[in-house]
Amino acid sequence: MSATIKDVAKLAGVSVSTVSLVLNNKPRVSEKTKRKVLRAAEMLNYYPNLMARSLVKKRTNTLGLIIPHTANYVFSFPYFVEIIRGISNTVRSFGYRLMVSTTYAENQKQSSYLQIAREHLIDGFILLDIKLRDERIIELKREQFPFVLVGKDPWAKGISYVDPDDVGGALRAMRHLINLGHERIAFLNGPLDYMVSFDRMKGYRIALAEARLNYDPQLVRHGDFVQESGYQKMREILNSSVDFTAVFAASDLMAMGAMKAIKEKGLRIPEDIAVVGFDDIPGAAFTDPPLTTVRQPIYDIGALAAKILIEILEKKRFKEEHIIMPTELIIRRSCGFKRD
Amino acid sequence: MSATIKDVAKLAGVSVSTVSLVLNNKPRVSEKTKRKVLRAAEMLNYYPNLMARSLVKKRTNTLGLIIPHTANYVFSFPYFVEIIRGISNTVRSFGYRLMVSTTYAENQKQSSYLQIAREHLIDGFILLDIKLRDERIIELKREQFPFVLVGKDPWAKGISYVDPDDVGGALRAMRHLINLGHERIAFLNGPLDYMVSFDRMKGYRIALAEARLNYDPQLVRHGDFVQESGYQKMREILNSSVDFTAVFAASDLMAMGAMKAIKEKGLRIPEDIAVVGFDDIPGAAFTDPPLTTVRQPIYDIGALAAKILIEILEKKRFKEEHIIMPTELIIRRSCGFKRD
DNA sequence: TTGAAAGCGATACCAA
DNA sequence: TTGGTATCGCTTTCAA
Repeated sequence: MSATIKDVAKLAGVSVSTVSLVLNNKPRVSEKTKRKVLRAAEMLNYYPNLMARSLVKKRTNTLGLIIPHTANYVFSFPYFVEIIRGISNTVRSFGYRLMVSTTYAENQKQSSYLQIAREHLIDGFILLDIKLRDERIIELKREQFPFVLVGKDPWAKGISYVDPDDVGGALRAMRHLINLGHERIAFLNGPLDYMVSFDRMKGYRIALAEARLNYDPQLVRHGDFVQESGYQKMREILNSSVDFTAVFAASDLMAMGAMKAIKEKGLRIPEDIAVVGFDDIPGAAFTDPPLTTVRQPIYDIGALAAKILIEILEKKRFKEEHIIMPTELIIRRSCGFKRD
Repeated sequence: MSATIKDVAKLAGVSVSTVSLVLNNKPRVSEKTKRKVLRAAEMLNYYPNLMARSLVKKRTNTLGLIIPHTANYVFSFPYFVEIIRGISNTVRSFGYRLMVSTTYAENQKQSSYLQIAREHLIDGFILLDIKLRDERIIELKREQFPFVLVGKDPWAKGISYVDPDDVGGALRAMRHLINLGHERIAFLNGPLDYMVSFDRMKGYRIALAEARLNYDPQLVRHGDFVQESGYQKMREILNSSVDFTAVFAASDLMAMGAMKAIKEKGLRIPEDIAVVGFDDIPGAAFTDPPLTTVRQPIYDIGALAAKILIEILEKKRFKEEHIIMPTELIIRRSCGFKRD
């Protein structure tokens, strides 16, 4: 078995308390004994048992990431992986660890994430894929367990979150289309129970209003962010008699689905229909034609969320933080040039 | 603070040992005291502190997932998410938890995954994205820390792994192309330091041999699995003077990149060049034309790897297990029909 | 500056 | 069938 603090103490010829002091970089230890201890630890290949440490400290230095496995769209999101990367790198750079957990526990009465919290395995949660009146937010608040959101909840006071500028992103995409001369722009939005969808709708409508264009409900549909729904909803619009010359999709994946439907109708992109997406996932540059889209700083969003949570846990931050990260329009070829 | 086992004991009017017996479903406890204890636990909203439990049990019931953040391709892989899903669902159904960890620790001397192992935070590892002579395998073996691979390592004896049938998958893809009448088939393979690449190459060559076709090194290139490399390598072949009528890409993402390059040359898919991919990621059905590809049971691979590791840890399994999961050819439209 | 001892919250052995 | 107690490996007073 691996060495314990006692072994180190014995080898160094000091007490365990001293070893603990040294290993935790506390002051008031003489240079000489410090060296002795360090050398002993080194020789024995000693690593503290974090279970034992957490038991007394009542903190595990571990964050939990809750991924809702119901929302299968999250898992199709290439950007989900990018967020994990941002989170996990940050977490580690602060000396923390990351535990992932899904919302449901099949064959178990308890939601597994709550279980993990109650069993003292983690210090705080990062929530992804936030819905309107998200049950996780309600439950964690009730249990008074610390957490931050990637995504926003307008009703949640006292809760910190990091989110892309959805309104601004949608606005930018729409202005681009409008500047290109489009006046009838279909909108493939996300599900109605996501705040994201409201924000992107807001951007859509502001842009229309700015340009004194009418809002036509026949032009908007709600999908679930993945290709298939983009495809279906686009077909619906295509098969109805409404006319339009452009589509704004609330995700790149839906934009891809829409492109497929458009092509199947024998229409050309961008000549007949222009398309804009949202996210700028890696595949966006490889659609045919390459997709013009709104880029969100996904990695940074994850990283920042993790940082904020850690600062809250370490009591370096007391007020809630609501951070809106900037988005950027990436112009490729799916919108073409100005219409006459 | 939350209730401890002592609180429960006090409220139920029994000893802590009895509470422990009840809560762990040990026999030899009278129904009556069992009920008392359960009710007390319920009332106090008691959940055992897993830190304390792990300390005495010397097991954490937590598995670690090592994701190499150097290999940025992993993160672009939509399938990576699917694997996590398989792993995390399985892990939970066995009452385990999942901790994710990356290979490198910037600003830290230690690889963070080793750190986690040494600090007794997890019981075993699942490794993804296995390279030839993968350093993680070497290190974990040296530390005698339990782990399983998603992917194979031909030299690693005593190590269990789960992997798709790469040889067979490649073979199936190639036979399809050959049956369609193709004789000059380009191969966009993965990096040379991956066993996967060797296996897919093996499938490629077996298929050629079967059909008595020549192996032409000018037709093969090694990319890194993501779109950009498929695009670049396809261009290289296109710009060289070699002729070919089909491409087999070792990943769907590379196939997408290749399609872009082919279209840019003004060639049609599948009329001029047929394309087959590997993976069957969600986006494969939405390329233009929809991609014919080899499907791997990604979710199941993750699930099985987790299950095997848990069985090893629980000493229900002693021999190493080498499982090759079947692949399946999904025919869409990127290969067209038989050539004359 | 160092050491002894209590305690974190559980399990498990041994008695009763 | 139940209870007392040592123990897991560490941190943290408190004394020396």
